[in-house]
Amino acid sequence: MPKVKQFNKEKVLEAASTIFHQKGYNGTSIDEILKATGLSRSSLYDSFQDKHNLYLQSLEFYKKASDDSMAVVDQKSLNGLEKIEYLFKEVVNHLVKHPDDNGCLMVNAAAEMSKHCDKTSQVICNNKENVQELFAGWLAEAQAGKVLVLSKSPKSYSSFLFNTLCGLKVMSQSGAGKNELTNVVKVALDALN
Amino acid sequence: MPKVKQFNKEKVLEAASTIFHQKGYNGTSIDEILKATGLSRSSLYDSFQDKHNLYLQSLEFYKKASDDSMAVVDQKSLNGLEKIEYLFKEVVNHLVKHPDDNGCLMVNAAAEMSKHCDKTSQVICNNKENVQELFAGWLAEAQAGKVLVLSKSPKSYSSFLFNTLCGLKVMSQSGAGKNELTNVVKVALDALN
DNA sequence: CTACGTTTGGAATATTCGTTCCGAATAATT
DNA sequence: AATTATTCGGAACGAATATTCCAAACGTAG
Repeated sequence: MPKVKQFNKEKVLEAASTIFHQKGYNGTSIDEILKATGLSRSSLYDSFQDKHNLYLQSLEFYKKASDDSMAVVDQKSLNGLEKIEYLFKEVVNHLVKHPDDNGCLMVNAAAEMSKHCDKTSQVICNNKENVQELFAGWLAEAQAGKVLVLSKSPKSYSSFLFNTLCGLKVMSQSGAGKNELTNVVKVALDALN
Repeated sequence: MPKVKQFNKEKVLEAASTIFHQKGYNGTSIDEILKATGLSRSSLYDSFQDKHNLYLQSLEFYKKASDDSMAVVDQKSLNGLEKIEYLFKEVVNHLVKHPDDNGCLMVNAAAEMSKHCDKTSQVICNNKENVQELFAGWLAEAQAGKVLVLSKSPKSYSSFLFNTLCGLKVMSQSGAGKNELTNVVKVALDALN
């Protein structure tokens, strides 16, 4: 039967999410996408419908990759508090190590698109809920293991931790260096008591 | 002598910063700017050079307005901690009351432009430093007045507070409602002890 | 009231944008 | 090898983009 596709959808979405990450939705042209992905114009429209749809799929790819890397942390043999510490350390390291990466695609999408595209805001919303649930689980685990005594509900703290995470991603775009980000994490995690 | 300008530069910058705030730099066309500001095409290029320059001036206008509103808080007869509480309450109220405002222009600019425009990142950086200094002052004031006993330096906490502030502005774009934002503020301010 | 210098509206430009389209290339099945 | 369904390269399209330009409108100063 037919000729088989000559590109790998995952690779394409990875490249697309990278360039959307760097330049935003409105800042990225189709030509740049073609160059970054190696796709031909027709293949892009055949397989991804249009730019907007590709953006959505790139966002979901990015979210999945982020979910996966959090799951790796989740499966480490650490207690809940250590998992939180580990994750934040990892985020800070990534932010300072990849300065050209332009922060976080999810945060950038929230800033650029959430008020103009329901589907985008849905992905962003989902991501927020997922991360917060993970945090809440880790907090409950830490509390159950007596490594942490919380004076408020895990849900309160998981909102707070997610807020801290979002803040870090903005601050890394605002001139904050590793020392300052590390310091913010320290103060924030000290609040868990 | 010559015909006098028929527009008010401040009003123009306010309108421009509003539309850049709503749609971003790349998402806003010249035609939309003309409609929003009431300017004619030639007046825009005569008085503001080009779109990019207008964006920069709009950013600075926005920063100045933000500075002014923080100065108002600063001049209230409140102690340092109360000023912090007041400001955060005000920010949360504004975010939930103006959902179409698209969060915060400074945060959105950081996400969209900081890696692509040195002048933009300079404004963002300045803003960060100014706000943190204000926070540090309030914290010192609170500490001097014995309303607060800090276990770390005011500078540490001012970074943390600024991080919390940035986080709020992203979370309000990610589906968080007033309850959740208020809760985040509560947890964050409880960390000052 | 005239004359000058500036502002201003809108036509014009060249470029870039996202998208469509079609014929040639392709590879799995018959 | 012939058939077939699909991919793919690139030309082509119209709409939208940022910017330039000029003649007309205009207010101020003499």
